[in-house]
Amino acid sequence: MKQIIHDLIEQSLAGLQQAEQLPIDLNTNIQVTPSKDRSQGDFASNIAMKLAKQAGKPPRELANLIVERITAIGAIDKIEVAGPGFINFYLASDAGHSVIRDILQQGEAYGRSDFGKGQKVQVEFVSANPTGPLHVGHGRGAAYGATLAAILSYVGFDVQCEYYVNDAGRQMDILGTSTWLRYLELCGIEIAFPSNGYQGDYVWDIAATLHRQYGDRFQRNNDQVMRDVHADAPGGDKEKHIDDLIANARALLGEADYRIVFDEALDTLVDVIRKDLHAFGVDYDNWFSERSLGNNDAIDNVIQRLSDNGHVYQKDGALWFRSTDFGDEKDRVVKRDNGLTTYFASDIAYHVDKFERGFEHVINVWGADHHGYIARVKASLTALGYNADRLEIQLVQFANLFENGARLSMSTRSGEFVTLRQLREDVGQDAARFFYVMRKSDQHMDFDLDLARDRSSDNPVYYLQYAHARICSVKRQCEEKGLKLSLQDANLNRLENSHELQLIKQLGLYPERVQSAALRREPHIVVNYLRDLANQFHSWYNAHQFIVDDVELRDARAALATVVGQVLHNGLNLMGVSAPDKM
RNA sequence: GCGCCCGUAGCUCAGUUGGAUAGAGUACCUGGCUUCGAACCAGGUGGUCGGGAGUUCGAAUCUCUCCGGGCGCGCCA
Repeated sequence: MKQIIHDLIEQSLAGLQQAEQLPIDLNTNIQVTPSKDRSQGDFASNIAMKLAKQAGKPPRELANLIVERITAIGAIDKIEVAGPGFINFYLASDAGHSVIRDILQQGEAYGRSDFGKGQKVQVEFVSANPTGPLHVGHGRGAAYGATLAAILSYVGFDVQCEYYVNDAGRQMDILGTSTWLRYLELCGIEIAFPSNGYQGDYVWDIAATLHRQYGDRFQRNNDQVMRDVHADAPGGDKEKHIDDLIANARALLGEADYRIVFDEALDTLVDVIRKDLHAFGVDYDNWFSERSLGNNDAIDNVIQRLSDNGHVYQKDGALWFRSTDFGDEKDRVVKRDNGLTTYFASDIAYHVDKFERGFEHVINVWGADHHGYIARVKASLTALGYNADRLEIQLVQFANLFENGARLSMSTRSGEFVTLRQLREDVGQDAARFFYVMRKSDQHMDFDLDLARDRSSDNPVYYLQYAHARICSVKRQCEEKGLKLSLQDANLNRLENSHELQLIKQLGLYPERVQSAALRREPHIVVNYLRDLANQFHSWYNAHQFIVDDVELRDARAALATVVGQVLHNGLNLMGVSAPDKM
């Protein structure tokens, strides 16, 4: 409908330009928006005010000229010029009937489109270091990424979801060494656990598995482990302390055995994360290993390419990428003076790999604390001759957790955090998924755990699910009473009260809202839409009876209720939230 | 200090990319179940859109400036 009005205005403007010689730019974006208030029609356009200056006429006068040239069609009842120059369109009462029939016919497919034209898009999200189970801070990225991917896919993009597994680097060494130290404790070796080690209970579990499988094979004594190790904090340097422990672990175990311990920790945690996400309704098409980049020389290759193009230089024994040439605030090291490549170097190789895999567009969902990282990654891609606009970073703000009125820390290192699994078990899958995508992702979010646990029935998700369950209930009642509903050929002219007309209009907006959510990468647009829809349904439900003796009216209302339920179902499904028949 | 994000009702947040009288939820007050599910509905109280200046027919939205909060600024990942 919106598009039809848009086209009508376009034609009118073209006619005006020719007939009246008005100097108007026909490329001006013609906005048609649904009116908030019925007294302002169903749809409105501000085009006359936008073009008033160009046309050299007062907005209202121009609006009248535009209206005069709009060809009358049946779906539009009347057109008015109002306020400073708005053009308000009043739809005929049967204008929305086709929407109901469309939804009845298309069912789950209503709202889908080929807008994306099959363009290959990758969405990478969560990608938390596998150094512990996911905590509630990761949940937002998971829910956002999965919902965004679902929406993009829904509107016709060819979407791949990817998790980048940081299975190389110092954090993983700290985890591996933490595991080994716990293992030694299980062997009866008394060793002070490093303050900078991973202290969560899950490290014990992994150590126990190792001990079961390998017995005392990795056992070394305290003197060996602590040889030439800097003192720990307080008083010493906790970073040097742990680095020395890692070095000793490597030397004492040998590379092969060290790798066994390391991989046991890594594999276990990746598996834990994968299962946590799956249970959260989030599944990936690909798990990409950072280590694999090093194994097949991808990192050396990109450094070589940068070097060939003259974008690197030697300084203080390290190799630097001149990212300042491409808008970054300082140059970045790609190879350290000890000969090892940096995480950034891996990341360049990783992003090159993404592009080379044929994705026309790549979306990275990052925690907001990584924003300082964007410039250098884009700089590297530009330097290598890629169009960096193909890489899009969506930053997701942290969720602050509150419990007993106090803010909780989310430290994987200390082991003090609420896991995503616990949250799901506390508040339920639907409430958790919904809560995370309710708010705009670049907005800070306060998450009150007490509220979520004790009063989960207040979660707005139940408002939507309740509307769906009510609709199902009405249809069940009809069945039980032996009333046969005839939906397809219901006489929709019987839908004439204001609740019904408003609902029909709202239903017609769904495809456009989903598309808008996809384009703007804002899943919460769908949430808000569904809340409005549910609200309008509940109002209608309370104001009118559905199961009435008048068969024609009953069928018409049943048809409308059915399609409302269908759209609720379709929308909730995008967010990984169920649409229950009863609750 | 420099950079990015943010500031809207007591609280948690929307606001269709510059539109008409700034909206929901929650909290508080009033009313609605003998009738399709009250996890709901109808109504009410509640605002200097952080402050100020500017841009124009028109600003919560754009620009500048100040105030306040978050996050970055490593040869860590």
